[in-house]
Amino acid sequence: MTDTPALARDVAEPDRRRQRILAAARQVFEERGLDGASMRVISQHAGCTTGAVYARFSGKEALYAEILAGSLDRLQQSLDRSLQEAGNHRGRVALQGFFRYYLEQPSELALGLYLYQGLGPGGLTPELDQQLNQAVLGIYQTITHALISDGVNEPETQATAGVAQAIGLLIMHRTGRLKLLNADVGRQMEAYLAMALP
Amino acid sequence: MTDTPALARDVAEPDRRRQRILAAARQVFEERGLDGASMRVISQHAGCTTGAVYARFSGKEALYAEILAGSLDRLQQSLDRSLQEAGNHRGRVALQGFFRYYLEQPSELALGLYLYQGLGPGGLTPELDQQLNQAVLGIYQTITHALISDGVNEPETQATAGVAQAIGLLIMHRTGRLKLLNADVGRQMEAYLAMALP
Amino acid sequence: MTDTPALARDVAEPDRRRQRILAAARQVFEERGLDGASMRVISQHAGCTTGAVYARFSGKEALYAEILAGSLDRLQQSLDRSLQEAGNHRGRVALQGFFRYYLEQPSELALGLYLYQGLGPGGLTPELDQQLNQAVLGIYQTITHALISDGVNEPETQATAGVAQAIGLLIMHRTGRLKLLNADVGRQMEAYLAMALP
Amino acid sequence: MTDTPALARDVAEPDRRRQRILAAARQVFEERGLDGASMRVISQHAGCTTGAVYARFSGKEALYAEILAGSLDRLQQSLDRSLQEAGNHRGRVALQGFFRYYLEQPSELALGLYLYQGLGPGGLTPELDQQLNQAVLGIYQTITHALISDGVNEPETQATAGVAQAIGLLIMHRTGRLKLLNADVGRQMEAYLAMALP
DNA sequence: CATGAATGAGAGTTCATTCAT
DNA sequence: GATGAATGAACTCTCATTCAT
Repeated sequence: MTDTPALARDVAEPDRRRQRILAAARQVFEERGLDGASMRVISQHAGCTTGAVYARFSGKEALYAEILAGSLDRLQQSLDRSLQEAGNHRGRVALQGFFRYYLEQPSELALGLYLYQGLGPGGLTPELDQQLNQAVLGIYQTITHALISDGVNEPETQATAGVAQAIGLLIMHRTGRLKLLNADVGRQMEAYLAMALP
Repeated sequence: MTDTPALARDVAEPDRRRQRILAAARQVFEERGLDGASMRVISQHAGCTTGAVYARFSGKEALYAEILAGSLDRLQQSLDRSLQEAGNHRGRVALQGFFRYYLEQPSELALGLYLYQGLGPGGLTPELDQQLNQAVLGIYQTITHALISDGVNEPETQATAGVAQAIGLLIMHRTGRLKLLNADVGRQMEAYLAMALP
Repeated sequence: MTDTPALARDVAEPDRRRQRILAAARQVFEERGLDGASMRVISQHAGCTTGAVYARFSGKEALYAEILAGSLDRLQQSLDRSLQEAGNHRGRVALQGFFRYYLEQPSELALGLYLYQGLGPGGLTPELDQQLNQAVLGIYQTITHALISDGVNEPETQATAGVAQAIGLLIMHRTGRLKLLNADVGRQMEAYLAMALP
Repeated sequence: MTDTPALARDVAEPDRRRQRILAAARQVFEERGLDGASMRVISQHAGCTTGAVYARFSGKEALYAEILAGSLDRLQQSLDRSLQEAGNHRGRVALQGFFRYYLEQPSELALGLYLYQGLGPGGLTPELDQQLNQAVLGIYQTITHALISDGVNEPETQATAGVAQAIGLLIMHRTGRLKLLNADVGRQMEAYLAMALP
């Protein structure tokens, strides 16, 4: 028989519903923002009840944290992959990788920015914040190391400036500011890199 | 006639309670975020009832829009004032003005960023959005014109890049990212301006 | 005109709905117990929405505390009144007063007994507990002083024993135990007093 | 036949998991109260799933009823044992036995008191109530017979009074009332017995 | 029989908004 | 025009119970 035994199937397909809940949450977070997303709506999008969600995630915050952590993970892996293939101009490759990742996954940038509010009262659990900060730090270090191997002056300052430029441009892009100014987000980033890392 | 015309009277004696409501809303939005601010709390901070708020503003969104409009207005005036006093390096003065305004009024940057999610289906009324866009456009033009009068190459691209850098740095500052990286927000902006507008 | 002005009416009739909510809560607490009583059901019994309840009471616990405090207050006043009219045998009068009050207001004994669970985790706020303990203490002192003025030996021990007897009998009465034993709750209390305070 | 009859086997090898569930439920009821105890938590304490509990008990109420029945059974056996060893003063021995049993098993007194609210419409099944009443009746009769064999006057009244005193004191003890009054629960019971059964 | 995921109802609580006074 | 009490829907989260596997 070609049927996989139940156990093996369970191992091979670890909780599809969990994945569907995460996907639904990602979508709803993107569409409605962090506060606007309700557990009920997320559950409905996932095709289950709130109870089924709470059986897998301890609450809304845990759901958000897992999604954000996954996003940072994918970004890190994406950077690592790009740098493995890269020869020279590693700093440029890293910053382009950062920029393009969020350009192509716009909802994930929004996800990270919700932390803006989170700094105020009612933010994330300290442990989660710590864990997410670690992931963020790893990404910055990857970029900084790439700049160092290029022999760039003041690599930390350059890394911060590059990331800031990418974030600023992406936000202006997403909020329609760039369209208002007839500017192209890709060209802008290219122009920045040409100026900063000639 | 000895009577002050109606318009003049309105200008001379604008509804003081209206101003107090706006001030209260600004404070509460800053302290609790857009979703965390309740109309009741705003009313209490303003020393009046919810009814008194609804007599002047059609709802929470209208309050938000008016505050944002006022913020952009003050930013525009702040830039204009700085440029009147400035001689050379007008572009640098304009970008520094933009950066410093939001550095000193951090809640107003947050206000503007809520627009990020506002772009979605639950966003602002089209008319309000249009009006706010006009204000934003004015600010960009002010910066661009300053760069033009400096004789800078590609002034639009430079204006956009400078604004993006400022916004990116401010967000990283507010979300604690810069502290994580041991970076100073003011130094970073200085470094950017030194590089981009030498 | 015979109409009371609005202000005077407000003072004379201080929030009837508040009284109706308290009455409804008393009834529902009695019928369903502390955990079984839901704010929604209490609201419906009071003929209003939960919001109207929360406008007057900070939560379920506050509702319960106010009802219990009122009950203890009425008991204290009832004891004081009985003792003012009493000549000799003041201890007997006090204990009879305690017993009869709860015999006639059976729901209020239940109210106090919910504290049994409340001692565990999730009980009352320390401040409320403190306040209620003060009221309980006052009642015990009233009984003890009555026994002292009778010249009874070991008045504290007697007060405690008398109160314990009353509480025990009332519980057995309410839970149907006395009916099972063909015992009459009033006779039992009389017999106890005849033996303990001859 | 060499086979053990079914009944004997059942007695010899009673479903061990059933016992573990009962023990877990007892503990959880004690720690969290009747309403605070969830079937999930009980199941986890018993090291099984909720399904395994429902295979043996029709629901939460049945669990509660069986625990209460077991408690009354153990009390009865405890009284019987004490009286077998006793010579004179059998009534005092019986009442002391009743008092000490619940003093040492405080959760079981709580268990019985939940019946207070159970008297209402949401109470126990009539059959269960009947069965529990039988057990209670047996305990009272044991105490009454002990008093009769002592030659005490009005043994039924004395039995009821003694049980009421014990219950009242135990409740005041458990709710912290006795601590408030600087009274000792054991001394109080001793003082009562000295007075009532000299 | 055992499992444990799923359910659906319901818990306490908060909120933007309305409207009789 | 101001009030502030009332609304009703929405929120996050929990629970006893069921049932396909």
